[in-house]
This record gives sequence, C-alpha cells and structure tokens, in this order.
Amino acid sequence: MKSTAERIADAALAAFGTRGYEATSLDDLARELGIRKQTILYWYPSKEALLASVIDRTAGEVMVRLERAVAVGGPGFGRIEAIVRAMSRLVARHPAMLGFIRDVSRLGPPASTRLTHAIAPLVDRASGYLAMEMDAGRMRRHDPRLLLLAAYSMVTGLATEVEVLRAFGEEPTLSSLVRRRNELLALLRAALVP
Amino acid sequence: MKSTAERIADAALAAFGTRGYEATSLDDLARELGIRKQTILYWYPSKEALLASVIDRTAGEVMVRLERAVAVGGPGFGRIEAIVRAMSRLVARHPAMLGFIRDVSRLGPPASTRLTHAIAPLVDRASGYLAMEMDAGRMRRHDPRLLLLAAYSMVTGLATEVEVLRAFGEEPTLSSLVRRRNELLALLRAALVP
DNA sequence: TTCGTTGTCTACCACTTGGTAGACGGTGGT
DNA sequence: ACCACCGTCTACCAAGTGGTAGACAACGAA
Repeated sequence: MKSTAERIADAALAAFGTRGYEATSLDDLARELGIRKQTILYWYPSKEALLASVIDRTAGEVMVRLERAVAVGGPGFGRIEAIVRAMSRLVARHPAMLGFIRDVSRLGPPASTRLTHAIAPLVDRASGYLAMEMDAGRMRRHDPRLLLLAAYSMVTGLATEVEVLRAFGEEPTLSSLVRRRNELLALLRAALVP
Repeated sequence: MKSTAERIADAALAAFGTRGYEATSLDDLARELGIRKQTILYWYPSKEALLASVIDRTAGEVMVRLERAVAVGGPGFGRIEAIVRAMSRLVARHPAMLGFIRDVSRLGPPASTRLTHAIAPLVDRASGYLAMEMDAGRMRRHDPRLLLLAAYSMVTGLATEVEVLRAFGEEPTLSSLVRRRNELLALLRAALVP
C-alpha cells in the first residue's frame, strides 16, 4: 500500500510532466487523487516543496536506470544502445517523466539547478567515456557534450512530442515507441560507428 | 513605427516562448509593454485569441524561411544543410520562437492543431523529398518522418534547452550557437551521407 | 462647432490560486 | 479512562486571474 505522500508525488509527476508545473493547481491535483488540497499541504509544506520532492525522485530514478544501463552495456556502441534502451523503457513506464524534466529545465533556478546538479556527474562520466571511445578510434569524432545533448534531445523529442508526432502522422502507441527507438538507434549507429 | 497590436504580439511570443502560455498573465505582458491589460484585450478579444494570432504569425514566419531555404539549397545533403542553417538563423533572431512552438504543441487542441495544420504540408513535402533521395541512393535509408522528427528535436534541443545546456557546461552565447549548429550538421552528415 | 471614431484608460467582478487556522475523528500508550 | 499524536477535513483569506462596462481624451469630417 502506497503512502499518501507517494501517491501525491506520483500524481504530481504525471500532471507536471503533461500539463506543466505552473498550469497544474493543487486543487486539480487533489481532485484527481480524491483528497483535499490541504492534505497535500500537510505532506508538502508548499507547492514548491512538492516540486523539489518530485525533482529528487525523478533524478534518482533516472540515475539508477542509467547507472544500471552503463554497467550492463559493454564497450563501444553497445553501451550507447543499452542507455537508449533504458531510457526508452523509462518512457514506456513513466510517460510523463521526460516531459517533466523538460518542464523543470524551463522553470529556471532554483528548480532547474536542483535537477542539473543531480545529473551533472553522470553527464561528465558519459562525455568522458565518449571521448575515450573516440580517441581509441571506435567512434567517429564529435564534440562529446554536444553529441550527448543531441542524443538527449532526440530521445525526449521522439518520446514526448506527442502532438508533433501526430502532425507527422505517427500515433503514440507502444509499438510505435519501439519503432521510434529502433530508428533512433539506427541513426546513432550510422552517425557514430566508423 | 510598429502598431500596438504588433508590439503586443511580439512581447507575447517572447513571453509565451520562455515562460510558457499558462504561466504568462495578461497583467505581466501589459507591464512589460508599459500599457494596461485592457489595451491588450482591446486588440485581442481574449487571451486565447492572442495565442491564436501569435501561432499564426509564428507558423507564417517558419514557413517563409523554410520555403526559401528549400528553394536555395540544391539537391542532396545541401538542401538539408540549408534548412538547418535557416532554422539556426531563426533561433538567433527570435530565440523564443522554438520554445513557443514546443509550448504550443503541449497545450493540445485547439492550439496545437492550429499550428500543426499550418506546418503539415511542409512536413509532407520534406519527407517526400527525403524518400526520393534515399531511393536514388544519395542518402542512407531511414524512416523519413522519424528522421525529420529526430532532426527537429535536435534543432530545438540544441537551440532552446538553455538550462540543460548549462548543465552540460555550455554557455548560451551566439558563437556557441554557431558551434552547436556545425556539430549538428556534422552529425547529420555522418548519419546520412553514404 | 459638433459629432462619431479610435485607442487607452480606471473601476469593477466572479473566480481561482497557494496558503493559514483550526475542528474533528481515529489510534495507541499509559 | 484519559491523553497525545496523526492524518484529513471544513472554513477562510489575500492576491492574482481573464474579462466587462464605461469614462475620457485626441482627432478628423461635416
């Protein structure tokens, strides 16, 4: 049985990720949960505190999954494939999470710094790994950080831009997500494997 | 001398694109412009009408620039390069525009449909062109629509995710934008040119 | 001069927002 | 039996929201 605090945080992630933080009122959130707004404010002293908590949970979740993927995937392109697959699974299980990350990054400090500080070490490790692979000639040379950012953008874009997707004649089903993930991998492989 | 209606639309684009539509109040907008909220409501009967107008202007601007880029760029990868450069210039001149497009696509109908309907024909033409190039063997085979979506995501990501960019140790200056554009082109070339 | 138009303004209004104060019913310990 | 704590609730509140009504000045046409 999930605690009330957890149920609130889950609903908040879904709402913030799809409708946005500012566009989500505590009353809306409470109504979805079948409770009163004051119960939310009992567990989280303010809306900002709720946001901070959701950020921490999200960062934690992303970190755990990425760490695992990095450990599993071997050297070379296999590791990148493992990471993309991990992110794809994350999106399938928590569709709102990447949308939430994007929303947070637009809110600016202090919310955004809270998130970036949590993820920064991972980014450093990843770009270090990419640089190493490029030096060893196992990957084509690119700017590691910009490559990472481009990959991140592609993942979030292919995963979350449902409306744009519709404009492109692509329905947001699960099988379509798998297809998009495979296309993304093919694209990355073509760009990176020498 | 710009008309008041135009000044309002310009300020609205900037505000919607950076802070988001729902997070921007008409009072905020009026304060930035040094006018009263009621003057905005004189030119645009409602906030939604203002949004619709900004969408139309944005769609028009994007269409014009892309049409021109498509006409200029020759066959093969040159045309893609022309398009990416056009979008890059667009971002340099109107930094909020891509953020606004992204925000609109999240608002859902009817706002999002208004935008996608305006841009859909361009998408069709572009994916038709890509399919043709692939058939002719001048580009590696990928799903044209997903390739487009990935490219769009990369452009918007590399251009607008300022906070994420900061986390990646990249300051959002103009010269950095040029560098990011070049990296993006290199990545696309590596992925597409056989 | 007078009058209609145009653009901006002040004065409100009903509603929603995040947040406070405190009542109320459990539940477990003594 | 009593009490202290815990979780949820009702009742409010000040500030802000999009929007309406209408005053007021500037201006060109008659």
